[in-house]
Amino acid sequence: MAPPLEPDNSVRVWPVRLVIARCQVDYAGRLTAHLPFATRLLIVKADGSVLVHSDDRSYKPLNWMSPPCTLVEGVDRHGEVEWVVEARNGDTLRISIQEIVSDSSYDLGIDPGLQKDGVEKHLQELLAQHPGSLAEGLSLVRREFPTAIGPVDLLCRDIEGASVAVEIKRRGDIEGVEQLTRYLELLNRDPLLSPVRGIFAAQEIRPQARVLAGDRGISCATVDYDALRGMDDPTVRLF
Amino acid sequence: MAPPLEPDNSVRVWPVRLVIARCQVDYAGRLTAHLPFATRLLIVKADGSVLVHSDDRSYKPLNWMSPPCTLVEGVDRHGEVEWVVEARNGDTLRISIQEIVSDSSYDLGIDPGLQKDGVEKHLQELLAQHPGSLAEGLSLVRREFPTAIGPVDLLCRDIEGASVAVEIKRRGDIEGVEQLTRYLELLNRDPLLSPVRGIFAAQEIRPQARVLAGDRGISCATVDYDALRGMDDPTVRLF
DNA sequence: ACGTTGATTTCGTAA
DNA sequence: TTACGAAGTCAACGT
Repeated sequence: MAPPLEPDNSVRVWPVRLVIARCQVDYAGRLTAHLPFATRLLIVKADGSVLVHSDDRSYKPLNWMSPPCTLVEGVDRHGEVEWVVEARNGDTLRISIQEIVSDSSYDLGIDPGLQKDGVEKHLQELLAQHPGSLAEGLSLVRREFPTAIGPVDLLCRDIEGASVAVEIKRRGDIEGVEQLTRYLELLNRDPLLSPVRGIFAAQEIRPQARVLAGDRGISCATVDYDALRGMDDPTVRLF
Repeated sequence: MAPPLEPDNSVRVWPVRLVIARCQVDYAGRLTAHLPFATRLLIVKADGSVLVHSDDRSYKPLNWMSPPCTLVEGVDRHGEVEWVVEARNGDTLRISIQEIVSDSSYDLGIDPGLQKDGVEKHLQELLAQHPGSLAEGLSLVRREFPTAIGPVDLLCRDIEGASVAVEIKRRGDIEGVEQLTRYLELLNRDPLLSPVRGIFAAQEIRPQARVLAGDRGISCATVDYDALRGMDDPTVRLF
C-alpha cells in the first residue's frame, strides 16, 4: 500500500483511520473465525494493519490483520461495503460493513517508540559492575554463567572464596526463587563449584518469595536501582 | 469506575472513548517504560482499560493498562492534563497530554464475541473420529490417554494391532516432536503397550520438525482440516 | 481462586 | 534469515 498522493502529487504521511461501524468479520488463515454483526471500532494503521476492537477485552483486538497486508474496499454480494484485507501468505480478513457511525483519519507522524528502563537486563549489568552491593566482599566470576538449563544471571565468589549464584528480577516472585533453586541444584553437582549458595536480588521482593527463599536457604537482597545507577555514572552524583 | 449517570439518573452504557493527542506516557509496574511526546491514539474502553497506540506496530499497543483499573483525570506539575491510570497491584500509567486533536466517545454495546474454529482441540476431535486419515486401518483406543507426564492426544492401534501414539498440533514444530518423544519413551516402558510407535499430526509441519521426527523414527501426517470437517458433517458432502 | 496450556501469540536477540 | 526465549505476555480451561 503506497502512501496517498495529494492533488499536487506530494507524498503525505499515511494517516491512521478510525471507523466506528456495525460490521461482521470473517477471518481465514491459521484458523477460521467469525464475528457476528455488532458495532465495533475498526482501526486501519499506517502500516496497513487492521484492528477490530470491541469495548472490552483489552488489549488484544477481537480480530486483526498484521502487516504487511493490503486493504481493498469493495462491495459484497449483499451490496454492502466490504473490506478485504489480505496478507502475503493468503490470510484473509473480510469485514462487511452495514452502517458507518463515524469515519475519521489522523496523521500521527513517526513515533519515537517505547523506552524500556529498569528491566532485568539493566539491573544485571549494574549488579555485575557492583556485586559488592549484594553482599560484603562479593566479586564477579561471570555474568550469564551457562548451565544445561539456562544461564545463571551472575556467578560470584564471596569473601571466603565460596561460589554464589545470583538470580536477578525486577519484582521478586516465587517463580524467581524456584528458578534459582533449580540452578543451585545443578551447580552444586559440580564438585569444582560446590558448595554454591544463592542470592535472590530484586528491586522489590514479595513476602511469599521471601519466605520461600528463606526456607530454601537462599538470601534475599533488595536492590536500590537509582543508587546503583548513580554508582554507574559518577556525573549523576553531582546533582 | 461507575457508569456515567444521565441527567435523569438513568444508567447509560459506558462508551469507548477515542482521543488523538500529543502526549507522553510513563509506565511503572513490572518494568519502567517511557514514551516521549508524540501524537498518538488513546483508547479508553468500557471496562476501564486504556490503550496507547501509534500508527504502526500492530496489534499490541505501545503501552496500556489492563482492567480492572481506575482512570483519574487531573493536572500535572506543568499544568497540563494528566491521566493517571492505576491498577489494584499499584501498576501506574501516567499520560501527560499536551494537546488534544480529537476526543470522541461511542456506545458500542455488548459484543457477541468471536467464534473460533480450527483450533487444536477441534482437530483432535476430528482426528479421533477419523483416525484412518492418519494411517491406513488405524483405529482409536482412547483420546487424551493419560500418562504420568500428561495426556497423549490419541492412543490408537494399527492394522496389525500395534500401539500408536498420536500428537496433534496445528503447526508442527520441533517442540511438538519433543513432546511426542517423551510420551513414547514413557509408553514404551509399559509391557502391555510396547512397542508403541508415534505419529506427529499437524495441518502444517515445519521442515526442522519433520527432520527431527524422522530422526526419532516418528512418522508425520499433514492433516487436511477442511476435508476432515467435510467427513465430520455429511451434509457438507452434498454440495 | 489458582495453576496449566495454547496463541492468528508478539517481540527481541543471538547464531 | 532463522531459531530460541521472554513477555507488563493474554485468555481459556480444568481443578
